[in-house]
Amino acid sequence: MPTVVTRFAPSPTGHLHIGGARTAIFCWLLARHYGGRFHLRIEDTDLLRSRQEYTDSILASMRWLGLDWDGDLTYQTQRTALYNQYVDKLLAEGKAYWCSCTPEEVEAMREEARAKGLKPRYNGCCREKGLGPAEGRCVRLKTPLTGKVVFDDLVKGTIAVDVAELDDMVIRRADGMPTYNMAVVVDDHDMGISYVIRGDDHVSNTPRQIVIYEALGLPVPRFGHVPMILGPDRQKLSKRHGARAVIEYQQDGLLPQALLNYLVRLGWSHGNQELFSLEELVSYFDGSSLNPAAAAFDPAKLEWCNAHYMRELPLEELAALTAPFVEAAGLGTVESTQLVELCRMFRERAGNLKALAESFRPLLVPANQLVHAEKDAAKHFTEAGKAHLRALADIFANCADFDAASLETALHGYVEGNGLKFKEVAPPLRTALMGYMGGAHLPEIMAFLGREECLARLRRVAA
RNA sequence: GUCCCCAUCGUCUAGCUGGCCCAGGACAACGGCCUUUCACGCCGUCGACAGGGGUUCAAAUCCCCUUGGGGACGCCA
Repeated sequence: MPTVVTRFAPSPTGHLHIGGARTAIFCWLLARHYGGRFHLRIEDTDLLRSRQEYTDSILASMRWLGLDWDGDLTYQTQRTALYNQYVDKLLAEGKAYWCSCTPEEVEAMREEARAKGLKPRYNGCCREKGLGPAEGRCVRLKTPLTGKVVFDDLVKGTIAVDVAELDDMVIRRADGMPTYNMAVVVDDHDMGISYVIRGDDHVSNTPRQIVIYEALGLPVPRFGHVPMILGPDRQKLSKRHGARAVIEYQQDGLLPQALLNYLVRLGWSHGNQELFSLEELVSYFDGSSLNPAAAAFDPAKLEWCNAHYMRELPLEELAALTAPFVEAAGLGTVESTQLVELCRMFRERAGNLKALAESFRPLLVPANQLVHAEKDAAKHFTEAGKAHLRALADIFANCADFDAASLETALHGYVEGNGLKFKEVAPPLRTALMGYMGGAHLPEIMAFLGREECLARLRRVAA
């Protein structure tokens, strides 16, 4: 079997979005599964919109996701000479021709076709004129007049298009730059790409590219078009759906393995399995089982997936990852053993690192800055509740040891010694300590706060 | 408008060559258990083969039509 070579070819006109990320993941997995190569090519021929900062951002997101590429980066803008060799070859062989029509004239042709209810296209008026570089502006391909282009798509199966649907496309612009379809064909061939996996929106480009491959006499690679990702409302993903770029999820405190796992499952499956290690993905992903239908993005499931990975992570690692978010939340720098302890207490209660860091807040601000949730305070800071807090404050003040186990014993001693139910005491205590009816195990919270801070919180409410 | 693609629970999906599916799993929702709240975990409930025709002894699975979605029709990528 020949080596499997895939590529991801983003345009540096924006950050890496989840749709592109998923395509990149598929390409990467396919190459890794077969022990082949995965290349990265920057399609920056759109000089107006391409920006170096976006290339940097895309690369950063790729690295964050753990998608390493083989060989050097390829920039299309550095390969103009190569593309022109191929264009010249087509010209020399009479498979392409110079066209003198202006963009305005071509637009008029399209308008005319549209008015007749036909497909808007170039009418081929320069095809047989035999113009030379002096008279011509751009170069067009002589698309065959009859026949069908048929290819077996990796995800959609057989796709057939009549060449009559294609017009004579421009392969070299008036400014000398190759057009997208031309550059892609030359690059994919030159880089030895065997599998072209890309977004659904390219299916209609594929017959055009195949026509170029054939004019050039080059072998046609295998194509696979993965459907786009829709928003939760099944509409095209857009700004109002919230985060769309990988970098935004990173900033929200998602774990790369969670985003990767979630994205892979969107449009690909391996039986009923939901969670995969990277090793499993590499061994299972062989390019089959790809869903031809578009999938809607579900933030809730992503969060579930992330929560799972947060629970699996070694605590020290989780703490290290959470630290920047703690700082960003304005909670300062927390000493590492403390941070580990906080993560241990709270990690099952947060769906992402940002939320996890935020959940530490009640324990990291001084007693007098703790905000009590109005609803919980009104409900639990009753006269009886305050009486319990006063009594508990006295008990805790005299506790020999202030560790979780001793505090638990002391707390239960108070409850049982007075013939109370735990449910009468816990809510006011919890609200006094945390500010709301949530958080971790009560004795652990108190042990973390320490005697002084703990008493301050109880007395502040009791007073 | 023309061409191409798609169609199983609210969402992601299993279902590959038709019978084991009056359709399974996961997320969400809801209920319960556990419990010192919240959460985790566990158990359960709700919930889908878009519609219509065929083919067949038998169709979610094959074919056709309809409907509904999406994409593409650039000297953008």
